[in-house]
Amino acid sequence: MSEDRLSRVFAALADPTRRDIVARLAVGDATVGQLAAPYEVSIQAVSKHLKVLEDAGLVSRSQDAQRRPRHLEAEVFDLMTAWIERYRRQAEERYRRLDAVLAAMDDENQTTINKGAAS
Amino acid sequence: MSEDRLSRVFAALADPTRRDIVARLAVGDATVGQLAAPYEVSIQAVSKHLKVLEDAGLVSRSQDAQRRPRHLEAEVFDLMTAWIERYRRQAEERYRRLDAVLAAMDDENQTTINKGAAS
DNA sequence: CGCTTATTCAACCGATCGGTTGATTAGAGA
DNA sequence: TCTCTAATCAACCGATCGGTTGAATAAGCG
Repeated sequence: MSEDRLSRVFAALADPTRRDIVARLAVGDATVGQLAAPYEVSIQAVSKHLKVLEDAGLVSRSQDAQRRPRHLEAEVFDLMTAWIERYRRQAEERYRRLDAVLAAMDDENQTTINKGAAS
Repeated sequence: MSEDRLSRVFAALADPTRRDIVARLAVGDATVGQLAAPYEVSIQAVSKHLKVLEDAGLVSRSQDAQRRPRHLEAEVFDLMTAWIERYRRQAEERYRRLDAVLAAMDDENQTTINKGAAS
């Protein structure tokens, strides 16, 4: 399924420079040169980072003469949020049930609680 | 800051096997052997995956004889969600403003719209 | 047309990644 | 104690990653 897509999105955001680029693109569209300016690395390196973000679907490019301004595709974030929320909720639900079970055991076996601690 | 932490979390979840492990741990705690069973890869490989998840703070381990059951630490998800939401909102807000500006220009320059297209 | 600007392509390099196999540690249990 | 089970450590391997430099492509400009 979109297993692969999700992997690319997470991998793309695993790099601090790329997260930084996303942050800057959230403010407004920008060209490769503009995006590269604040960094010490070469323009080619930034261009590569942008390719990774594009392959993940996080960024798109348009054309303006020889410039190719990049644009943040914010919808992809939903894919991540959906994945994260799913398992967070599941884990929280489990906690809730576990707490209930432990409370029930506690009610039932008040006197046997020290059994393990005695050794 | 927790730049580094965030990088590790995203990197950890960039691997489908590790996301799968997280999914299983959301259902309930499990030992390395139990987690490794459904996969074709060696136990050592799964052990390595778990180390990555632990280093990212997504998973913790306890002790039960020679077994070391793993537990999902769901709170770390909040770190990601916070990051994602921040830039999604920012991008969405920008859209809103851009739409407003375009609408205003549209009102103002109805007749000049074909200027660019004429050449 | 020839120059400059913006960007990408290509080859290379060291580091990290996901996997392997083999040896080791740690605890239970006969 | 000797043995079995659970898991980790260690060394290695090919692939990918983030970076470099150098050449190529593409579009505006004098």
